[in-house]
Amino acid sequence: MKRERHPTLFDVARHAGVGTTTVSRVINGGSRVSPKTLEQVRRAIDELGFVPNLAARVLKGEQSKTIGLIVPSIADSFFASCAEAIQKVARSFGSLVVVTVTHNDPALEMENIQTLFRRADGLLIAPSDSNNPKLIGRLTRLSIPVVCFDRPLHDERIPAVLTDNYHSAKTATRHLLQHGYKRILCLGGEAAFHTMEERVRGYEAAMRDANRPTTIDISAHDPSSEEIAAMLARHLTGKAPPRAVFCLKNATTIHTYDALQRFGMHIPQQVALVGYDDFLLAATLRPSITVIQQPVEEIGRKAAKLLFERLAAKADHSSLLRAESHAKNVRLKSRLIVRASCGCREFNVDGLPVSQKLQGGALAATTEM
Amino acid sequence: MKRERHPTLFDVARHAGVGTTTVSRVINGGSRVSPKTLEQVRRAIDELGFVPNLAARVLKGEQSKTIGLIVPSIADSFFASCAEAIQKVARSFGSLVVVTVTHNDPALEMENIQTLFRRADGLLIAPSDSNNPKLIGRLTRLSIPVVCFDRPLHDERIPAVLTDNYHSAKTATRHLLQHGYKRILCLGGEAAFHTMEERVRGYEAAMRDANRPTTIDISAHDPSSEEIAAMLARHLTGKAPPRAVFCLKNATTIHTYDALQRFGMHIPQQVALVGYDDFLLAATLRPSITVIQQPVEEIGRKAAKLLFERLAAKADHSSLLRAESHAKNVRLKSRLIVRASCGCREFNVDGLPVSQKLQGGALAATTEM
DNA sequence: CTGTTAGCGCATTCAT
DNA sequence: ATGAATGCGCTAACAG
Repeated sequence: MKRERHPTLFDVARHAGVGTTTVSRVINGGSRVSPKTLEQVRRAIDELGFVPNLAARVLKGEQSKTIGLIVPSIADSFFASCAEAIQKVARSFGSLVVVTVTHNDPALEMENIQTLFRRADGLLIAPSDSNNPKLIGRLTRLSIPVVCFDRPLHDERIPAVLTDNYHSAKTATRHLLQHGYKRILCLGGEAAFHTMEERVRGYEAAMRDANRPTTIDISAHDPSSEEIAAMLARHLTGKAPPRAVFCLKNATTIHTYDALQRFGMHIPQQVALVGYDDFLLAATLRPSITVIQQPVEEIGRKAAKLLFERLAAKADHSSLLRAESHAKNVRLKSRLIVRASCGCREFNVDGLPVSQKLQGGALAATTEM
Repeated sequence: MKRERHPTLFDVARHAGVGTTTVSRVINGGSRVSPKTLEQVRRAIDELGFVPNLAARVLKGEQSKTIGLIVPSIADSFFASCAEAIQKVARSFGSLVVVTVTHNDPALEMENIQTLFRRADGLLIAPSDSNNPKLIGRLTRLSIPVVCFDRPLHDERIPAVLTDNYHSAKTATRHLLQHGYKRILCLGGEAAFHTMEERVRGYEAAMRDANRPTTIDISAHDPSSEEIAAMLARHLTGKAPPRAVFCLKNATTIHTYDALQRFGMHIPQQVALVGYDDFLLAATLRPSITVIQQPVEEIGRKAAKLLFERLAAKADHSSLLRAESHAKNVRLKSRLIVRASCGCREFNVDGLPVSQKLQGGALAATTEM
């Protein structure tokens, strides 16, 4: 941890016996430099272990080679996977990713934007509220490009990468209807999120098409395990108990599975279940859980690529205006992963039968320890 | 996306009718400035919406208010949770976190270090290889503080925040032994990682203490679901099949559960199971899975705090040397979460009975859809 | 092709 | 208590 002074452009120039401009040209591609001096300078750079000082570059108006990522949480597997994909794209463009967390708190979110917009070349954000005018105002007024993902911002100027929440929720619901279930409960939380609204709309549309009454139970916040259990208990003991449950998000699905199991209700014989968002053990649980699977990595990748596209367009002053008007949202397709909880017969992801006996020998003895 | 020029210190100075030095003093705490001018300058800052240019500050030798985080993967729930905790601490110190990913590839790791060491005030890293001399050399020669977490670096000069892998693996194994199981299989992957070595040592120690022979099956890489199934099948059909399995990591535990289920083996009646690392559905699976639970957030928090401590010490030139010698590793305690897969009776986390009947009404009819 | 020079925005002596 | 001047390392005019 010594206070070693890093070699500067000037040091390299002196060492190579040239001017600073030449060195600058070399580290920026080396065009308009004679092969001979190019070689000289390169050697000098190597020998001194010179690394350009980014702060000086940024001060000169260059890019910081950093993009900001603003998400509700990193610990959430969905956003973590997005982040990983984003990081990968950024790396391929020579950029770093700084991550900040909002917990869906608009104040924190605004603070993050404030911190980031002077330090990053662009922003990737999953906005807490698609309609918040303050947020929209701030984001549109930013001098760096912004791309939303997972959740849109209701403003023409800001592009977003989304999945087809409406259609896939409709597909999921229709699948349950095709099983013959008439009363299907739609369960979830965080009602205000755009994604949730869309999914509910999809559910409603499917039910309407089938002439079935809807039952929707969504709390404002993200319901805890206990809350889900209570909600379920209320519905199951009512006069028209649901024959199937469509869960609007990952955690809800898990809590529902958990509660039904505790209630001693058989899935899918007594209550069928379809969830939104795939999860690690969805195929391992018994019964395995049928879910809508979003292309998580693809969301992050697309969003990041879009951002770097706009960044390039910005550098290219001419195409800037064109990029501006291109603020179309990208919609990615989700898939229904049919497993057993919906009532389809049990099978593995690989198509193997569930009970796969050991070959070549008896099972381990259970009598002796 | 207009090319609006941000107001500078000079703009504020002119607007407030003072010199740049005064403004600088104000934004840096405002000491040695008369209350009157302080107020004036503050108003000018507000009116112009002045935000200090970080690049200029960094160029002046100030801190970049950024720390680098180098992890094998962000998508991994363990590191994601660490990252979240780290981010939180960093925020409390006014710093941002830039995240890079190594996939345990030493080359990528070195590249990340190279990119980060000029842009960050300090580094938090989960090193891919605790013994890699090249890595150690680079890291000790760095001019910024470095703190390892989850995995140590075998060098006195670099502190690490770790958990007690050895002891908790020993505890887990002993728990299985106390159930009376004699043949306990130790299953896992990524044998070269320090964490794995420690856990194996713990397993071995417990078995040795009990005078039981050890059976260890660990592949060099992270075994896939199929590989785990094959490994298990081999052992279960052997002449001395294991009565219990101790899984060295999260994914292995899940794959083992999955395979045993497919084999039609009852847990824990035929084969008991204890895993390392808790996971979201460990309590929800049937049987619920007994695991060693690491204090994930605490690891991240402690590591980040340690880093900022060293950062502060560095600023404080005097205490620098003292901090250097303090490079002691921090060891955090893990806990054995007893659930059902080990053979202890089934119960919930909250102590509720497993089968919790619905109150106030009959169960939903199953005859009618 | 190559070198000289002038800032980018800020913190910091050193005066006053 | 305050301000003028200097330089952090780099890029880009603008000469040669």
